[in-house]
Amino acid sequence: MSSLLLPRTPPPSPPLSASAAAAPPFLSPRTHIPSHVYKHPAAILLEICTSTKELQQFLPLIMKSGLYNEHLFQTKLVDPLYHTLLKGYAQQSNLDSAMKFFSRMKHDGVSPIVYNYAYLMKACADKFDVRRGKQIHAQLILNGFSDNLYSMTSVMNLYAKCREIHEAYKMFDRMPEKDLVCWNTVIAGFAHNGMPKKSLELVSAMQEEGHIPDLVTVVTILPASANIGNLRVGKSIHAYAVRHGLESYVNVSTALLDMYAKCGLIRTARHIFDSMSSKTVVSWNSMIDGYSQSGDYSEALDLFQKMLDEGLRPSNVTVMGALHACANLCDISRGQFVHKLVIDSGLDSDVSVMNSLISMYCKCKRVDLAAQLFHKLRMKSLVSWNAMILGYAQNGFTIEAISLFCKMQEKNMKLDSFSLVSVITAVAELSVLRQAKWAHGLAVRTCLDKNVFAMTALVDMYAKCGAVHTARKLFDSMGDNRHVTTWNAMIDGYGTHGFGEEAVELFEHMCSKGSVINPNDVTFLCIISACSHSGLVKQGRKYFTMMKEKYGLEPKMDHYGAVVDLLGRAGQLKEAWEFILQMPVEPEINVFGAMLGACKIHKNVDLGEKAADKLFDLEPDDGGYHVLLANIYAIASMWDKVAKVRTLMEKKGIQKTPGCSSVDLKNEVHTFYSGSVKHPQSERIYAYLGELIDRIKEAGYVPDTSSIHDVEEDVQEQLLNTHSEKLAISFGLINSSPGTTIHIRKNLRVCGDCHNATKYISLVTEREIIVRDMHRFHHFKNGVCSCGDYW
DNA sequence: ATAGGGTTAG
Repeated sequence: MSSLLLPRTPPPSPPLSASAAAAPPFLSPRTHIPSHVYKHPAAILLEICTSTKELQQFLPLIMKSGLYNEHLFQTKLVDPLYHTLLKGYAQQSNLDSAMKFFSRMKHDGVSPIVYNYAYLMKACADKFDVRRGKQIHAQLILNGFSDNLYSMTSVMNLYAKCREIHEAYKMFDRMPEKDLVCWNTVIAGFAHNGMPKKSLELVSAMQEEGHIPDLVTVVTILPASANIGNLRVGKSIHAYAVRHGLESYVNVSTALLDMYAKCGLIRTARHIFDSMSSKTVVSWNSMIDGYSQSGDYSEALDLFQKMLDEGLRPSNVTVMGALHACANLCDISRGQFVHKLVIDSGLDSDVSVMNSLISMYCKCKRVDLAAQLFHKLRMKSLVSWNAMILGYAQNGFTIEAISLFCKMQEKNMKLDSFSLVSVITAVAELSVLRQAKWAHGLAVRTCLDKNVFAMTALVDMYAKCGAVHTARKLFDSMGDNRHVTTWNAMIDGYGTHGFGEEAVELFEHMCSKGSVINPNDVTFLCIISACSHSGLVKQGRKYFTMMKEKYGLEPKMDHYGAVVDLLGRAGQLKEAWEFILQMPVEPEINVFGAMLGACKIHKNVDLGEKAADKLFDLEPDDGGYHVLLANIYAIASMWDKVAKVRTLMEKKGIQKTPGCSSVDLKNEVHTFYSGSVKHPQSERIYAYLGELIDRIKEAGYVPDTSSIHDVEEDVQEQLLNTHSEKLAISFGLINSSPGTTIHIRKNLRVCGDCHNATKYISLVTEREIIVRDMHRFHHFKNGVCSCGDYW
């Protein structure tokens, strides 16, 4: 090949007017291209280049122009150009062209050099194409490059990128000598394969062998140290970077700010960000995402806005961060703004961005818009399906969620832990034990029953389907593989079933000395509400104090709400009101909602009115709270006030949410609304219910008509007997064999009369009836309810 | 030949 190279001492450049024939023969057309055929500017550029050097200079430009392939493929080149072009293809990760060109090169009699293999290997690694990488590896060995440091490093990198880190390490181990790049490669390999500790160990090992970590090493291990969440390690890397004068590199400072943000030191991260003299998109993205991950979504969006104001072009990662923030703030208008930006900047061709959009619309409760995007999306990925299924599940569209999941399976798509968790969430919401068992079976069949997320979802699901003991069995089977959320799910499960003692026991176990798991803010929410459901007021208050004093967790609005509920349910209404007045933060809807609910249970008109006043200020259009206040008045026989609330509701156009109960039978879920006669078995249901009411009256049941006014007594009773749960129970009893348990799901809170009637029904029919209402479970058996009439 | 940010979950 040296014969075609320019002489070492180049002759004086010919004057520009010199004829083309005088130029060195670095190109010789293989096929004659007729001059009347259109020539691409890049092709012309190729022809007018007068030296290899010049051509190499223009090459990046030529490669970028797009229409170069055919011309280049038809042209016999000098050796160095083959190498440069191959590098160009490989660096664009244009693997197909690179491979094709490589064959051409060999066909033209040019023998491969080690860099050819290295570049091809890099392209394979970038495409995660381990199959072709192995082919190239084999060729490389045949050509005698197997001991070359560069080629070995590139092969190592291929294996590391393709998640075969052990293969990579084997190569690393076999290498006769190791340079800095090769150490960095293996360190990155472990860092990217979920083994951050191992990668940090290797940094020490390389230092022991006399290598000095450089900026690449630092940039590689900073995310690894963030991953193990050990701030001490991160800080020592920071110190190292300062000592070696590396912190002024943009990559290093970006990696530093990212590490601090991921370790929770968001202000330190911001400090680094602000002091950076130059920033890249990645710096902005890290900072925006840092705010998102620390829960400060408003700041994340402010920074995103600032980035736009400075005229910077957001990348796909930027908009995903912004969408994440919009989703968590339920800020659909800003979400739609980002959506528009996505379309304007052409980022809508990125599946990941589209997935974020789908998820954002779902979180903003606009499942319809999400579904529109999903159905229009041509290149759906597994994540797209998962996001949509979960979106349906979390918005109460359980049937849609499950059927989309089935559709996905019909398409023979593989499913992962995310898909499974999404469908389990749907089943938990559906609250049908039969479906629960199906989902559990699915987890086992797909070998995902060792996955913590899936298992935790199953624990939660069984509890929500009324099978709290099954939930506990699963919980126990997990051993040390539990996360905080697993504990939370179990504690909450006990709580909603009214098993306060069990919840407390589990919580104490979690906080005991030997435990490796610490409670988080959600744990405290679960345990306080568990205490609330079981009337354990003193315990609950103790935990509320403990939360801040022992664990340094600042109570959130939900915790305040839970304490008000705890005190209020137990009848300590004055204490509850005092507690609200003494709150260090402005109370929100949930707090007054809990107060109003307690006033209804304990028939306190005065405080109920106060709570309702605040509620109507904060949320004027909620039907539920208006009905609650009306009921408080009704119980106190203040019928004029009841009428006033009703008029107010009519004026505002607020509708009462209709009561709705569902029951699972064979392969169908049957849903009943109050007073509905639409069910095919309607006549039978009402007839049976009539008989049932007579039977329980004989056993001592007295209808509670205290909340109904304006009508004759027998009409009052008739109204009570069209409540949806009575219809659902009646239907369930008719259609199932004696002795089987009936599971009912109700959208609102169980009313006093239905609660009382169900107790008697369980007695006279000798059936166990499990009702899941808006807030908790009621197990009715032998005339008593597990809630101890305390709900 | 090596390097920083990332979509869905309990």
